[in-house]
Amino acid sequence: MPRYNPKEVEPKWRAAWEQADVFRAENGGGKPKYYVLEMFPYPSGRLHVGHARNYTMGDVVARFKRARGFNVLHPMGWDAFGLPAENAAAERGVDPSEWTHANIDAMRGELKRLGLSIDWSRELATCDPGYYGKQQAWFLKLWKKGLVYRKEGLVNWDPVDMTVLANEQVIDGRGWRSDAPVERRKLNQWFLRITDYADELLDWLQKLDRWPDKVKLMQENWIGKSKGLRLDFRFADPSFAGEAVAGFENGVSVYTTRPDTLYGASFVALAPDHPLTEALAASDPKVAAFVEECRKGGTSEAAIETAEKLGFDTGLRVTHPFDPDWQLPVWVANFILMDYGTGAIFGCPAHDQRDLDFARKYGLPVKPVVLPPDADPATFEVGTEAYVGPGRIYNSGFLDGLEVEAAKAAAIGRIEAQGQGEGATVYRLRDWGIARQRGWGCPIPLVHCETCGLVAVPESELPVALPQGMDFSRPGNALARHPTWKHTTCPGCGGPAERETDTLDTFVDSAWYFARYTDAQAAEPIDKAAADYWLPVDQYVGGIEHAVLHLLYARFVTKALRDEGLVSADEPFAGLFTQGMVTHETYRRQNGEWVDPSAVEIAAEGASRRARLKDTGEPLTIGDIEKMSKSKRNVVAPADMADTYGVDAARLCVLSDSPPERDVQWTAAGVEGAWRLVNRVWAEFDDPPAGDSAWDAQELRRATHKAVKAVTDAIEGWRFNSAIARLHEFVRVVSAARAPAGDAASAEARREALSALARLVAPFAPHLAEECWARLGEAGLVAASAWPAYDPALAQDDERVLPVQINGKRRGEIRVGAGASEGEVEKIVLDDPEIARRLEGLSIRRVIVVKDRIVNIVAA
RNA sequence: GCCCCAGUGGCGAAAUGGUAGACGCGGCAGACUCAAAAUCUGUUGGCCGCAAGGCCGUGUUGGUUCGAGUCCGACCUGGGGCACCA
Repeated sequence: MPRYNPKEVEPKWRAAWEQADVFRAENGGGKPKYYVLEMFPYPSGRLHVGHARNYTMGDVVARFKRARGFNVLHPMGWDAFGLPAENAAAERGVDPSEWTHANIDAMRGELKRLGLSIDWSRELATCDPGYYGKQQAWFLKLWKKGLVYRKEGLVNWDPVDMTVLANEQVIDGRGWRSDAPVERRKLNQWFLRITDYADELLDWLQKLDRWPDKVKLMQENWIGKSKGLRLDFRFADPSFAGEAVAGFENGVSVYTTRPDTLYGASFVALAPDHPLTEALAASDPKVAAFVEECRKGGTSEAAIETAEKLGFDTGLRVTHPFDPDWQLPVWVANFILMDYGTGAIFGCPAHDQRDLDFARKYGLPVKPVVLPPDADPATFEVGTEAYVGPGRIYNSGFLDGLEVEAAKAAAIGRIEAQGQGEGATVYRLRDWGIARQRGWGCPIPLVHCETCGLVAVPESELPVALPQGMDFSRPGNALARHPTWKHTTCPGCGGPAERETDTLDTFVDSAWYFARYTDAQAAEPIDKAAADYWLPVDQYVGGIEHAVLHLLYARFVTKALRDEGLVSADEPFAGLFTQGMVTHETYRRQNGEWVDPSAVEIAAEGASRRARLKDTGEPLTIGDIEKMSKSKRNVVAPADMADTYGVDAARLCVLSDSPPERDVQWTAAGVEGAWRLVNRVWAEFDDPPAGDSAWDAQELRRATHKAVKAVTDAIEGWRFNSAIARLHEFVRVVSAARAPAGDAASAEARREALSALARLVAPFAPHLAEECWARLGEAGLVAASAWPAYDPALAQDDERVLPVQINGKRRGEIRVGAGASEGEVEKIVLDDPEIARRLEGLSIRRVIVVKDRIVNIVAA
């Protein structure tokens, strides 16, 4: 029997799919639609097994849904702007566009080789003017609506990539790509008003019932809604306020979530970059010097953790809102953030740890006003730990005796009645900084004119395309230093003007591509009818690392575009699956250079393992297990596996063993098992030698229907590892039922089994399935065939083996018909001689029968 | 510090509160082979026992239940998110 030969079989079927155009999705038709999408890749040039796993998962679903009668959209494209192209240009002098497109060609070839059921007619690349020009078009709509604005402010500056980063792109104080400590810089920066949508982004999370709770929770925390009180502390000396702090006639506005603790107030504190601080600093060099000192502190995690609380008493005094005779000092403090709340707080040291640290350092009063349950008001004191738990308010005038929540409401009510503030909602979410000082990105389609100011480029002149011949040999923005590109005329007055040279964050590119797929050639950015047909994406697949980046931005952009009438969908992704990462050990030479796993030889030495370079035997350091990345060189290519065992074995391998959501440490061990499965399946179709054992046609039919049910359920539940396990079991049953018994029933049962097997295998190993299908003599392609149905009656046994427990310990088993009633089962159990023997000397208290499951006898 | 999630054989892992370890990898034994590889068959949680069988066993510990890997409490370990957010 010749073995299955994937090298011949696989290309043949890929050609057949292409010729039949089976994966093209129509924008309409009678079938229900199903849009399945995996996060599009950055075209690095090489596919790694992480990609293969991700795209195979989506493909299993796409093929399954197609077989279940859905009109499936499963497109692919390229997240093609970004720094690696600039780096390649800097290092090798290549054009970033050419470099990117060469990578796209290489990766497209690798993806096609995986046998993915993709509608390639909708392919797009974000770096093509045909795509980013449409992006500029909708960007201008948002600009005109006021959702885009420009503001000078402190921004996150990545000194290595030499660009601004959004808050979401700063991880532990470091750039998400460069890993360099981020600096704070004051720059003119572009923002999208994502905060306008904070409430909707939060509220709709509850409706995303097919999203992982974890991702929803992360977004909820990121949005960080808090409810409290905004309140004005009036100046105790209005004349002082009048001269030095014009514009602060109402005093100092603070935000608090603990208005119940107002009677515990000890000071008011301003952020170092608060406007009032700046006004004071202008006339008082001591304030200016203090502000300068605060600036020096880094923003890195370590710097913040070790940072000491620093404060400066401005000499200003404010009056307590509930007691005109009570004055509080106004400090400037380094731990107050300008971009949260109002940039100013009132400090209640007894019930806030930071305020307590500050108060202890500067000798400010600490007055407890929340009495913990069971504490004695006469003796309760706050030492070095603030009390933040529940309790009853005391030392607090009209709030005395109230519980915390009631006191909050009462305090807010009083402040509102006094006209000194109001209940307020504050978000942690900040507006999205979208401009990058990079040449390889989507140009912002605005023009700076001396007379007209900022002017939008007319839609008829879009796309504002990148120029040829940018110089990437030096660091910085290659677009800005292009000799001619930025010089233009003002669309408003016709005078000389300069183009904006910042480009858009690549997360803008990826925030709407799923909508563009619905009609990738549309003249409008989004064809409304096509988008309304397909959106939302029914099943989105991608890494958890985008929980608050891409997934939040895409939700926001969808809502913003909806409000512009471009789409009707409220949310982009109805279902989300976050697949696990594929990780691998890292290896380093003595000189620190990373080494590719394919060049490494591992030897076990006792309990430990040792790595050497295959060629020279040079000992290597085994590093951490990390996500596959080019920089660490711990990348394994699926092509290596596919070369030896074929694509189908590779596909099975990446889905076997581990559940899809879990991270996996890569080992090639599983591929042998996958390869065996491929051959075992094939052996059943390729004129198998007759078996010699007798088998029962009805048993085979049962096994078939059980397998169909089990595989169907497993795919629907995203338990691909279990689905493959069921395939293993089913193949074994089929192979034990080979001998054609001669009777029609057996022949039919075997044929039914093989027909089901080919179709059950198809989502996982599509080439193999086609070959089997053809060998069965079926017309057409499995890829275009219906999913096998099962008969629920046949998918279960008509006889059950029930374990019998005595006092919870398994003591025997009985055979009963399926669905046997409690009474019947009880009788059979008690008549069983073995059970009776076990029960000798015991009296039966209770017999619990769980239908078709188990019997438990409670006896003593 | 706060908030999540996870701990099951040598390994990857299964298991609507109902026979723990399906399936795969690896190991062991056997078949085929001059031999090896590949393939196939059997076996494989631990302890006791010739066997029949028994006892123990899902991070630790307590609880709920006829019955707990699964539910609840506390703890330990690992992973992730947030973090001077008032």
